[in-house]
Amino acid sequence: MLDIDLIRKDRASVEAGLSKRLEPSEVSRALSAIADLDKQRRELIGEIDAERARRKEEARAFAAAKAAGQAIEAGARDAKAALAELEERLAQTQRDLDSAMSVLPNLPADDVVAGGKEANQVVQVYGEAPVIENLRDHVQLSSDLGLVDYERGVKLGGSGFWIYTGWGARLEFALVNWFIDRHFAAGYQFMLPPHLLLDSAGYAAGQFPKFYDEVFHIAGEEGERGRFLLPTSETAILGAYQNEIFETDSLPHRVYAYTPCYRSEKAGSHSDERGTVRGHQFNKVEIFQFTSQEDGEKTLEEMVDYAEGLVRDLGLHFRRSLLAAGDASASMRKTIDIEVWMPSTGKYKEISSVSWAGDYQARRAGIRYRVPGSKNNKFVHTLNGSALATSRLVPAILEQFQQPDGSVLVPEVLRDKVGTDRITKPSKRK
RNA sequence: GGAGGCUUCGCCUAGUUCGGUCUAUGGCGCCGCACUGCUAAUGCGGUUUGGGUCUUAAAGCCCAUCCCGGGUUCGAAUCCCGGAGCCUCCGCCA
Repeated sequence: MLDIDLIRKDRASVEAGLSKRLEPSEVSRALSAIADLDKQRRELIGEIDAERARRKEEARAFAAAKAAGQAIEAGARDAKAALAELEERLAQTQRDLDSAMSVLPNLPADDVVAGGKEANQVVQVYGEAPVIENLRDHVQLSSDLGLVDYERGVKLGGSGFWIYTGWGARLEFALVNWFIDRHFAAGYQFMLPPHLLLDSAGYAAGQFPKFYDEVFHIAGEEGERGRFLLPTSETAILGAYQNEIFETDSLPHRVYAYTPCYRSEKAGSHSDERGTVRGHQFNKVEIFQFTSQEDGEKTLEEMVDYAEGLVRDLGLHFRRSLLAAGDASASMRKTIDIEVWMPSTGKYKEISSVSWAGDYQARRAGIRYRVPGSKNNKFVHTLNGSALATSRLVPAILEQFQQPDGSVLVPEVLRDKVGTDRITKPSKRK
């Protein structure tokens, strides 16, 4: 949610910013509709407040008269109906304003350019693409080495599900646990939230109504509140703090969470997204920060550097991209992707997306902080980043570290946790 | 699943019987000031949150806010209905 005050005071800059993401004519139309609704809303509030003040005064006079032992006529009933009518109009105006505001995306940061995927900029490339003999892709490697059982996964969950098996399961969880250790050491607070969230948390986090159809909903019993399976733990972290006020000295507040992510992914699959690259359930460790307004943007750099440190310590070749306005998610001011090299496709694939939302998410979720010396609490800035999505990291590790003999070297930092230095073909055994 | 108790300003708490200057008592914490050589102690004052209005800004003023949503009433923390959460007891259970 954007700041309505900014639209009032500096509509031109809002219009310019939003035009990086939307049709300029559409932006201008939406903003004038909002300006009208906002004006209407404030007029109604003025009228309602005045009427309430009048009635309060009347009730006081009544009480005073009664105390003095005088009888007094009861107030007019039609005044009450008139107030109710004004209140109904305000409620409607407020709903219209909210829905008009909630479809507006965030203002892209100054250095974020207009355009879609094609306008993304590669900022930096790290390491060299390894030269690989006997190149196999990750789907073949994981079948050969018995790391992922796609067929049995489909038997259990249907298309889009898989089972990690053997060394594959070890590798997957070694990664998750290694991240958990690293984030803890880096001062993030560990959170294991519920996977099933109330719809209200989805709205608070700003992911509904937009992504309502892209998550799995749980049909409850009659009269029960709706729930859904979380599509990312970002939803849970943000929702957990809705309507809270941070004390000044508790910022920045760093949190991380591990959960599987459940997504309906109704769109068709891509040829370069085979195997575990895109599915209905994948593991991700998410890092998140709540900061003051001053610290927001620089914290983005800090988090990207931090996430990259993880990929570098794994020994992978990757690059950093600054996303164009149209390719970043709508609630973000700026998003930086870390993309890992996939030898089989010759492309880089996103394994982490680190974003700075400014106060856009906080405004929706009602998350503020106290400002010393001021009575006005401000909205925090929120930042989130995957650190990292393991279902894409495992394929990258398999492909980049495969050996000519078909085995895969385990990244050094994971060897203790996986329990081997090298993953080889399992001996025949059912 | 059944029965009962409870939810008030950061925390604890008074107020709910019998509706009326109740945003609401007192304590703790916190902030400011005074006093003291420093600390401590003491005294005085301030301290829910959101919206509107006004202002360069601050202050002020107005409205809402006693778990949430409705209702009754001139008037609701207080009465009625619905919901959520917490606690206790009973039952059931991978």
